[in-house]
Amino acid sequence: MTRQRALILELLRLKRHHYTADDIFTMAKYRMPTISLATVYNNLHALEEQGLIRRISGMDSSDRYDGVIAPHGHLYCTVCARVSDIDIPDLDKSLSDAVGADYESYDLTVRHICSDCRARVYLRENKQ
Amino acid sequence: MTRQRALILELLRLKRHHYTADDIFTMAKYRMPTISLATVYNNLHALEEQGLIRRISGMDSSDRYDGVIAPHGHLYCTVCARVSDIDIPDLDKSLSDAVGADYESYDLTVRHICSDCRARVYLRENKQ
DNA sequence: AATCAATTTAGAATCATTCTAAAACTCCGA
DNA sequence: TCGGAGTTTTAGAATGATTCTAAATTGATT
Repeated sequence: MTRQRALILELLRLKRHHYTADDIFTMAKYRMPTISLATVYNNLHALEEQGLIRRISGMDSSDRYDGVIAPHGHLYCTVCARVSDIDIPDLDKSLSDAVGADYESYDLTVRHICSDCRARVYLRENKQ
Repeated sequence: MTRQRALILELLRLKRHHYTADDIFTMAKYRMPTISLATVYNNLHALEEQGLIRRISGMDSSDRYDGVIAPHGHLYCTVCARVSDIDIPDLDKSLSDAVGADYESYDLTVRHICSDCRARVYLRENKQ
């Protein structure tokens, strides 16, 4: 495990955000100014391959990475683009029933408007 | 509704595959040789906006489009990249319970190896 | 210290998608 | 049928995320 790889893994585990490759590049540069973007991509792939992180895509143009590997879904706010985790009880069992127990993994993204943004929209609509 | 838009919608409804923009471009050219790729993208966006088709992403590098708009999940074979539909009974209810009834939509992709590919892998491994 | 493989790096290349601006359509009312 | 406003189409250029390349560096092993 190179210093670069360890740093990237640490960043993803430390804060439970859902960062893009570029976010990680920016953060990593503070601690290791010579790191390159290609290294970030290399290591994100390697860590994903090793099952230490998870890639999530389809929310907006860039993929995001998640340091939490236990199966769970994501809640995506279509206004502010924030991502949070959700757990759907028994989803694993429903999936096994539907497609067989030997599926590899699932990706679940639920789009919604988060409560902050909802409040903001409400205010804007009721402003005179 | 222009001829181009109608054709794209027809192609997506006719065959229940899950085509990329480029697949649709290729198919559309048979019936309308002057159609351009930008038109395909324009119309895919417009049709998605109108709720007539659904975009699915995160399986591989290109987005795919689905003419079936009723909520359902997708089963993605990580070997042959084929996509098929799956219905998870009561998923809508589970999601309402977990995140509130006013969520917009969900995206569910289950990765697995389809039975054809499984058979093929099995054969290869047991070939002498 | 010498070797070999793996990793890093900067920059170039790729590929899907979006943008641009001009030409071509559509549709509605006169 | 005609005019024209607004929309859509088109080809090609531009963008942006990601991947590739090839040389330099590092790390682990004799």
